[in-house]
Amino acid sequence: MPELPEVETLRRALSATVVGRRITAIESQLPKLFVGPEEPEALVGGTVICLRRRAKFMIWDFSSRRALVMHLKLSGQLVHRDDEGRNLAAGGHPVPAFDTPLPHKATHAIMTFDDGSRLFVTDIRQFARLRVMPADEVPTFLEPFRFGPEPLSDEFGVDSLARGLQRHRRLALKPALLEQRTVAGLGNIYVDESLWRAGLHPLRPAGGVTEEELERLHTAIRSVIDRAVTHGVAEILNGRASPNHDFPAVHGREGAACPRCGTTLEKLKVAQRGTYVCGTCQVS
DNA sequence: AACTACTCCTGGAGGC
DNA sequence: TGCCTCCAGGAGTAGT
Repeated sequence: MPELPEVETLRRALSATVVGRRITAIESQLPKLFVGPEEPEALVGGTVICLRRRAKFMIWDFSSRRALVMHLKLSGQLVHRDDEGRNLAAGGHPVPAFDTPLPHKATHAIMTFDDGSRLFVTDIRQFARLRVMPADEVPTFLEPFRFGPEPLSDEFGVDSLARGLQRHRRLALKPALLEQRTVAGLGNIYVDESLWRAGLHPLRPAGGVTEEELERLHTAIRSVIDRAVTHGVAEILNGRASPNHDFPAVHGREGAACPRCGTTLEKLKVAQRGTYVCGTCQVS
């Protein structure tokens, strides 16, 4: 579930608590979590210089000229706790709850810092992957993904979105937007929200949107991501949005009323993904 | 090259 | 209560 806004929010929170800290120990009980090329122990003794993000990857830069490249995939979670067990920063998948006693049975790695604080890497589905590599190899690692522009950057314009969709013009809009080469960092939740906001049906062919619809979609993606990053990420638990929040507007709300027109929201399966639409607002 | 379906995993929900 | 099936979903990969 962690998409761009979740990873970005987590990056910002952790930046305030781990930058300047030196790693004194690292342990992992799940061998497949760290996929190389270097061993996790290579990080010990290094001080965190900064945390970066590209698409859904979080990248830690160390004074030792090494980098830790993380992908939380569906259910990865990071919790940073001080030496008395209080949360300093937490984010990613909300299960288990961020105040759960740690380590949890799904905690697969623990990083200890020079102030006694610890970072717990927890992932109930074991899909997350961590890579330790020389810092100068990070660009080479990222290059083959050919990520599209970051949605909040100046590089993300109507023209770049048009090119991205044109590349997948025979595909439906939803899978075309999930494709990280089109726009970096969108996932299932924020694609649903963006399409609803733009009034576009997820099954529309990506190559069939008009200039005006393209503008709407561009604006919608921008505002949905910006809102999530600045005002709080989507809270989806067990595939359902909380009735107490107005965001996300449609994702996880099958059977609820469309906030715009009142039509009952439907759930579809598009490209193997649970997809929420308003049959009135989102024109096929 | 473009696209689809399956795979990796576990826990929670719902049916009976 | 308990067993079973389904579902959640990012992205890599095998197959068409």
